[in-house]
Amino acid sequence: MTLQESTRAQLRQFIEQIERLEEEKKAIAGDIKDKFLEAKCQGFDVKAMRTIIAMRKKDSNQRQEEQSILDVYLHALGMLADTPLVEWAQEQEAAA
Amino acid sequence: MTLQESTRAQLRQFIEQIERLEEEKKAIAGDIKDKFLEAKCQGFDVKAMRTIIAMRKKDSNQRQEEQSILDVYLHALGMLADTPLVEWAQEQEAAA
Amino acid sequence: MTLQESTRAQLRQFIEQIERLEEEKKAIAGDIKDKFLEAKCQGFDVKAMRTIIAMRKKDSNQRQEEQSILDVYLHALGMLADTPLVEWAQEQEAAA
Amino acid sequence: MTLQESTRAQLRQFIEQIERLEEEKKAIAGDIKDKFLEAKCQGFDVKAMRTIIAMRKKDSNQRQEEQSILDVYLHALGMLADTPLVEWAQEQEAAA
DNA sequence: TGGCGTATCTTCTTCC
DNA sequence: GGAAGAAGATACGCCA
Repeated sequence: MTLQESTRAQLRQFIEQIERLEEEKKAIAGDIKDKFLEAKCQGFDVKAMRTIIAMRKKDSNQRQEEQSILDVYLHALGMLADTPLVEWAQEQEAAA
Repeated sequence: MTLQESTRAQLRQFIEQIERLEEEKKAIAGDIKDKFLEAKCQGFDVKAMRTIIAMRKKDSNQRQEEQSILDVYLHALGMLADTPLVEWAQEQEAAA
Repeated sequence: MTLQESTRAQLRQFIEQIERLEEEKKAIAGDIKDKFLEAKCQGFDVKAMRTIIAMRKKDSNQRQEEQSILDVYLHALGMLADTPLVEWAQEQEAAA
Repeated sequence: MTLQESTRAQLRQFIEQIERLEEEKKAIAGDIKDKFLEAKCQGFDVKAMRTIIAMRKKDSNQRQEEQSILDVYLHALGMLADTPLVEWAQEQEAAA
């Protein structure tokens, strides 16, 4: 099995584009590292900073997540309007 | 490079034990799948069930997690008692 | 009413059974982890062990097929030239 | 007071800069994903592409070393008998 | 109902 | 060694 020349070129191009993007990503990861180092050198606690960032990320994710959960319930309620799962879901919502 | 016969036997034994455990794990995964299927066949919404289970898991994990976060803050406050991070952390806690 | 109550009980039972199975699964995963650790402590290379297990698991025909695709791509990129991998790749292709 | 305020601002700035960099990183990760998808849609095998990229990235010396360890284990388990993999493994060992 | 795309869950790796 | 991210496997839902 052999690839057409044009296909080979295309493959090579994909590979190289992806490798470039990965380099960019790596460079940014380096920038982040540098930022933490810089902060550390000015007396900030890196571990605490990471915790703060994680919490802020979680807060913003949580809104989406809660919405998703709600969607699931709404869906379940819609699909099962005449089944007993409704009861239980409503209980859960009430408890939450 | 060659391994001693006894070492080869030992390696083989480890591999086989692990493979057995993985089979057991897979069997249990199958049981779980069957349970979901059974529930589905009785009219329950599988996705909603998964969400509920995830929430219950999270609830129990969250207690530990919250404790961990608190520990980090306490640690950070202790380590940084004379730095301004304290202020901000306290702000964050107040907001939460 | 009675139907609803019994169905709620049923749902609860499903959930609890599944949670129990997941705990078992998790316990076995822990056993596997312990086995690897034990092997590691006796000087075995865990990564190589994982590779062996994966290879044993994988269907050999599929492995060859994946290798064949890879060979074509490597060839297209000129990565096979002048390396010993060439020999083996050609053997594989011939066998396929 | 003024010092504390300025330091708080500094901390906030660090956090926001880092969060911004993390968003950029995430965006690039998305671009990479898109590239793979694009390649896939044009008929390329994504898994093989990943393998090629990993191979190009990996230091070739290290690759040989890992292969040597693996060969020893495979040999110990008798998995090399009567297969063409034997040839290549022996070549590798000789070269190492 | 059976492939196909999506999504979730798990596993593996990397970094700190 | 533990957490974060990437990769792979698996399962669900849709559409034909």
